[in-house]
Amino acid sequence: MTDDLRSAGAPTLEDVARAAGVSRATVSRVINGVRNVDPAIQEVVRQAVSVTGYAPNRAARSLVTRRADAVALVVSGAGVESGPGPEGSGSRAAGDDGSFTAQVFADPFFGRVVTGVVNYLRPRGMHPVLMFAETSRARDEVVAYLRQGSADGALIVSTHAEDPLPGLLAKAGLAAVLYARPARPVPISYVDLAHQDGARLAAEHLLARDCRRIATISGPLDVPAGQARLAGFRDTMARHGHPYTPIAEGQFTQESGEAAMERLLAEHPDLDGVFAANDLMAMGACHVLREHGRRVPEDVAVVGFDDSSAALACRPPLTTVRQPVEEMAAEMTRLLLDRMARPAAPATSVIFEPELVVRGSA
Amino acid sequence: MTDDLRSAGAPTLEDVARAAGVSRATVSRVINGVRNVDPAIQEVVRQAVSVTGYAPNRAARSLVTRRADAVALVVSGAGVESGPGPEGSGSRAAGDDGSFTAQVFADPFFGRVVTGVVNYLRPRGMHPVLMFAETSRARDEVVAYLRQGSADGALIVSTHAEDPLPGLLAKAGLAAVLYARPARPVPISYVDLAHQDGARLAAEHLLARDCRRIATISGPLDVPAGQARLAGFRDTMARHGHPYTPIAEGQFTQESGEAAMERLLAEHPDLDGVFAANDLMAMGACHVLREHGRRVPEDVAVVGFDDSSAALACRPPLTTVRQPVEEMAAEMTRLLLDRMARPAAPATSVIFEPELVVRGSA
DNA sequence: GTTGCGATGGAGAGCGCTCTCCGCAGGTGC
DNA sequence: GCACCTGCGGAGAGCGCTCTCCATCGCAAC
Repeated sequence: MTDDLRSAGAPTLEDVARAAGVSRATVSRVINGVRNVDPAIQEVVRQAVSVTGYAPNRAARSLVTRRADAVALVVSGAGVESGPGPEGSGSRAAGDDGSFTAQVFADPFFGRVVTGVVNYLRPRGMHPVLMFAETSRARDEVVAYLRQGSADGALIVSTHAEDPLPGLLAKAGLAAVLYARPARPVPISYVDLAHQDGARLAAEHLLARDCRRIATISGPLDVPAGQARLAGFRDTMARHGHPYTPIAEGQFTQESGEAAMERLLAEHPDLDGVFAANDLMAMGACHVLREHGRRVPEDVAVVGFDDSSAALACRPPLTTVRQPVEEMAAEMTRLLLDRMARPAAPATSVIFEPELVVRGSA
Repeated sequence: MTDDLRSAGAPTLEDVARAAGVSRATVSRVINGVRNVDPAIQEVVRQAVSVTGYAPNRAARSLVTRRADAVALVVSGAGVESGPGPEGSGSRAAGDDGSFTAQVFADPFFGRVVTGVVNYLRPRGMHPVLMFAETSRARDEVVAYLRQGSADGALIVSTHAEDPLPGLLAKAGLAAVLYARPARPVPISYVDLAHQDGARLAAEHLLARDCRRIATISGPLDVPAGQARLAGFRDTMARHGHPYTPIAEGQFTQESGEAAMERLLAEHPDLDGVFAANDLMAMGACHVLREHGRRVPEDVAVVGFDDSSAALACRPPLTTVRQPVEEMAAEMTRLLLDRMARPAAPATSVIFEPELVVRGSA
């Protein structure tokens, strides 16, 4: 059995075939489990594989199958090619100082996306390639990466509206799926949350607690999620006889939530309920409220959004609207693999329903 | 110029060569910038590239260059092949429920590692492939992935001591670099922090504030970082005439920090200073202290470790010992690329010095 | 005028794999 | 008993690229 294994480099199919006394094709068939191969020969081949310590060369396989068996997970940032015009071609000069990536990962949201993606991919023997696309050049790199065949498709998580990347991908005919509906319609599948319903749950909960002077800290209003959460909140309030509710715009960061809470408190010192469009801002709001001598939830009830790790880290733990990020990310991945299998299929969308999670803050 | 571009599929070198009226080899030379090619011809080739929209096929290139131009970023988990014996071969049956990945990303630490890695890799046209290795099978997959040539090397971040992955990698002769010194010596380069020095800074700061009854919430004591931070703290306290300091062991999570603080407070209600071995636990400690009517820092001063995002999210913001995770991750990546370039070079280690960051909590 | 040499472009051999053909058995139908 | 299928293994043609040769050319040196 101790045959003449090729001394140099890793063993190839050829080496295994020689060791097993069969042809390359047969070894390949056994490894890929295609067609019927005599069980006895299968066993011999498997022996030879383990004796030689064979590992199939991925590049060679990719070359002929034309699949990389990899997907890109792209965190896509600001698309501010400012100014009007259908297709601003000016490339923003952005520093390579990593401030974008640093900011991005401070948000527990992305960790959850990664978790969902990885959990779906792993059982299928695939792994995500992490990429960032916050500049025009970086976007081109993502497109090039896919066109080179380094990955078979892309999962896009945009941090800003008007992100040009989905459009670029669609135009290039590359497989992609988005997390969250794009600001402008693009023929690409996406998953999203029923943000309005979530905001409704939050508003109804505060009203049910007999809060009467309710304000909201919205997300950035140029982002669909920010808009929808605000709209859902306002509609519900209006439907319950509160046509006017104070609003302070935040940026989905704890800091912006603190600032927004300060503003609200200055103008409406008597408020007794706050809906923050995400947990980070809700946490900031709690801090500010406490600093101003307000007890949460006794004096002011606070509801967040997302049910991120921040909700549990906060004291009191946040009552919040759960966004099932992990499941959504997994579904997004499923949609992508689907599309890779049938490139001609039309784009679809899957909308998830949020749930209210009641904890200490409201 | 509008030549007969191949209709089917992506353009190949051949197509570009035909469009430019030169040979494949020349196009390849222009693209890879090797040897002298007449500037005029270079220009013609470049034109042809952009006309045809050519993107070099990565698999084909990898096949001949024998490089993937990719690295794996592996989050490696528990290696509890329990029981004695030099090489436990029993594979843990672990659920594929994603609880590991979910847990991992709850810690802001990993986001910072990713940031550092990506920032180093990006300017070099590379991207990390995210992998998890918390089970025996998953570890084998990582090894297989590298042996297949899907990635040229691995960056390993272990969450537990006694992680078998570094050993496996070393045995297979694969390029790898670790974040943090392994529990057992392994011939692999790593970056690490001078944990003892960091703990010393924390202790000295508390002592300088005239804290007299100082306790510590340690990290898990089976992890080198947990041990070293505790040792550094104790040594410093002893050197300043405090041979005995109360200790409660935590697990680097906020929850464990809360529990540890409860225990300390029950046994030592009069303590006036706490050193927690990371920020998450320090944050938990702050919560518990406040719930017990202690003001931070007036009644009890709290010092954390890491200077993670939790330090700023906390109220008051945490005085902490800064671990430059992003720089360390970047350095780890640099070491890996180094090693990939010169596989025969001996393993090295780079130790970073921590810094005290004074904020509100102490 | 011949030789030598550096500079430059082309030809062609693979890299390791998959997959379509084909051939050769051995069984089946009439 | 002959044609016919079916099952199974082998041969060999690439996939698209890089890179080592080799051919060619211009020019300086003898």
